Amino acid sequence: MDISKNFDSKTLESKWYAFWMENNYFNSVPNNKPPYTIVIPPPNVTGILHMGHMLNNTIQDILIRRARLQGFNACWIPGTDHASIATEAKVVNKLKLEGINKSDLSRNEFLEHAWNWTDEHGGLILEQLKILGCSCDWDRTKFTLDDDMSESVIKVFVDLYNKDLIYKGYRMVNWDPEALTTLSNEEVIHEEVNSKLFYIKYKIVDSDDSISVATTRPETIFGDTAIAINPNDERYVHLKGNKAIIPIVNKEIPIIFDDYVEIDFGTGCLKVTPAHSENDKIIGDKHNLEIIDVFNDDATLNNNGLHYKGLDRFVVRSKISKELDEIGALIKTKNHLNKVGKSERTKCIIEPKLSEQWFLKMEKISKPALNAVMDDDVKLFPKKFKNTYKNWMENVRDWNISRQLWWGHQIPVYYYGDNKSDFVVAESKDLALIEAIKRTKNSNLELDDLVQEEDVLDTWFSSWIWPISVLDGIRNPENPDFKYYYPTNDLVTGPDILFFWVARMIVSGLEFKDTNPFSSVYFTGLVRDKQGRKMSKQLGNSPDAVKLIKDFGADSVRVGLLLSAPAGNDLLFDESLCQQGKNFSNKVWNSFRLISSWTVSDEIDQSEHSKAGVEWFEQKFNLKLLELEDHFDKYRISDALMIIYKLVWDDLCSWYLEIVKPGFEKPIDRTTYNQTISFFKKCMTVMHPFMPFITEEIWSKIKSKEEFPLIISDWPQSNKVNKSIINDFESLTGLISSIRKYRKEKSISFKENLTLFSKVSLDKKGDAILLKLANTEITNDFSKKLENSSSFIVGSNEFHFNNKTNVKEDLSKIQQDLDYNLGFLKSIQAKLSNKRFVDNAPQNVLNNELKKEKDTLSKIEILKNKLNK
RNA sequence: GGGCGCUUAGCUCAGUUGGUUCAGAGCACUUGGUUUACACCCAAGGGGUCAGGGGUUCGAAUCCCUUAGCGCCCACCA
Repeated sequence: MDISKNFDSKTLESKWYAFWMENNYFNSVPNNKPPYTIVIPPPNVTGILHMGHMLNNTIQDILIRRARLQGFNACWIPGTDHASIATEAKVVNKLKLEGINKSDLSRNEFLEHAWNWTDEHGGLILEQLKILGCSCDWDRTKFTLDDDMSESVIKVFVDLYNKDLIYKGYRMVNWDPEALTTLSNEEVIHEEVNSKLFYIKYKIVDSDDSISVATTRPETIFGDTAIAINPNDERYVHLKGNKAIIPIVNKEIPIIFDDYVEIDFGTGCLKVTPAHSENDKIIGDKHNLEIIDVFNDDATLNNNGLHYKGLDRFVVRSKISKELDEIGALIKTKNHLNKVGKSERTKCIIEPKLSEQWFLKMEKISKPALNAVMDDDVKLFPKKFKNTYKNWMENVRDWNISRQLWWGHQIPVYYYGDNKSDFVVAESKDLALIEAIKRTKNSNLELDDLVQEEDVLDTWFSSWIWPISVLDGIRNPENPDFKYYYPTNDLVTGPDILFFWVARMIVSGLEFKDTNPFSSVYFTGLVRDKQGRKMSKQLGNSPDAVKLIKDFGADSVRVGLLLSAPAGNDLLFDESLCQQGKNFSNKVWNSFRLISSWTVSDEIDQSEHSKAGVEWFEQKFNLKLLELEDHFDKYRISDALMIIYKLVWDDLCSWYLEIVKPGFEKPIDRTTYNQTISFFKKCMTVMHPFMPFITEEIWSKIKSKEEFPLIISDWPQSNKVNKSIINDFESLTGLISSIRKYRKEKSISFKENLTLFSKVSLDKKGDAILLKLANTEITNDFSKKLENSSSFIVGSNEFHFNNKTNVKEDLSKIQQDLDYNLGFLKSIQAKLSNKRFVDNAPQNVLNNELKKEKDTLSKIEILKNKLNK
């Protein structure tokens, strides 16, 4: 058989993916097998594959493929997210480049552009997942803006509204002046920045006196409606009842007293701007202060900003500080470290803004979700996230779910009058009309009289029901798919969306279906570069995922990613890891080349060494399979891979194949051949989830005609392990390594046959393996041993070789060894003579110490003899 | 400001209830190798006071206290 020297990933990967697709192996329909279900964390519909996606989808694919092999009805549901704010921003930018302003378009016109954009760029990421080998059930692909998905979202909104969990509130919210929408708290990232603290002088009315306030935001003085001072601050008691004058604005504002103000901060005086700070709003409400908004939606100053009208807030900040200085109102500036909130998506600095928004009450509905995780009904891996989760859930605040965007699910609130409080909530406009007529008792109302709320819902308001809605469980709770696949099993995602998504999914699962949506959540780490930096476009340190696959092959990239991703830690990605993956593929491929080059003979019997090899590898595989399962149970996917890596490379290739492989152009016996094929099949099977392509290819070459393709084969059974076979073999490999070391030290070629003198003898199989792998015969007939033989110790036994060259043993080394062992013996004996140790230590520990003592004694004996010679 | 976590070989990390196999793995490194599967390889080897200090215990990488450094999450100090 002529097999290429390397695995041709380019050709074979696409060949096998096509084969799997044609045969519908990824497709799942309910049957009598137990289900195993994963829903994909839906990537942005217009996004492209990055390292983070590759990592978590590789892990999902591993779990799914393993479950499929284990006989579960495995179903991996793929899909994409409309990513409201991100996608809308992209479309707005694109239009801008074409000279079109969003504000010049009607809602429908804009949505048409957005859909075109989505159709053009959407779904690319799913195609990239195919290249990676992901075995998703593509027939079930969902998009959060599909009609059925949207209906589910609307239904959920109406349901929650009817349960009195959704309300409209005039609140201080996070405003993104670039995207022109509100954001939830979770979408705001606080960053520490160096800023300035401006000390501004406010004159006291009818007095020469003045007070100064410290602020980081001088541009908001137009919105000042009071100066607040701590009532216990003795410096300012005398100002009670006075008024202060805002510089530039020249407006009188009251001086008020409130505990909130920190005496020690700044000057102890706080300018109160209720429209632009949540705390100030609270103080303002308490003291009945006026609320003056000074900003437009894009954070330029409005009419209240006087001559600064129309200028950006940061431009105003620097200009106004100059003006204040010129009029003598700026006392000083000081550097100040403070935190500012930035939009997660646009990176724009958030402006606190008072506005009317829709909120979901979280307190009540999040309680069961907190318990679910605390009671381990939903298990988080790694465990440390349990604390983080608890912390968040116990302090959860109401969720701002409305966004001033067009791309998304329009809120199903219909206004029927001029008054903003005259609205109905309904699943459709028709239903809304019926309800509105009922409410107003005005049968003349028509559809055109109803005006739907302009805002759309937060993207996460659709993804929080994702596990339910992809199975149509909201609209159709009785549908067979939902009943069969839900709840799902595992969720694989990044820790960055623990609150955005994971927590809320648990909440929604319990609220709408009274079950947890999944039983385990595996958090992957963040992918970083070699220096530990986050991957980002700006740094240019994010490798092109598709190119990596092209260069190394999908199997190798999958392996490379996992090699660097120990359970839940951030992973420092380096292309050299893909190279390591490729080296492994190459190793696997060549081991296959070896066995396929063999000619099989029925004429010859199985040799002793082959018998021993087969006997041993069988047990070794059993042992490693158990360890593998254990790692899987704990979601230690990288460790699971490492088990296989070493099993194949070290045990299978370096030991087993070296033992059984016949001499050049000699045939192999039928029994060993069959055993070897069976070992290969088992190894390919456990390897398949990690490296689906190369294993399917090899499998196809070694399977019998009637066997199924690997992807739908059976996971090997775990058997009881015969430990003594493994232990015996390991002492043999120890001996072989020592002999190889001896050869190297004495520069004796492998080709030269050696005789080993020893009081211990091996069995027939051991003799055979020693001969095959070390070209050494062992004998207890010491009559031929020469005086100047050299020796080494393995365990507590001494082995001798006749020196070919007249080399003297290094006495100082032996002395060193002896000293070390004498010291060791001393510490053991100290332990053994300690009564409290003997009384308290468990029997096995004690026995072990006794054995160590015995072994060390005999070793010392040998070493002493050597020295005396 | 509150909470959580980390510190073990050059690098990235394992180390489950303290005690067989506890000081480990992979990579990197050193040395040797034209052994017909593989140099994308084979063989052998070196390397760590388990961050520092104190304590509990017969026994500590593991439990407790403490110091230092690093990281993450949450939070409205202008």
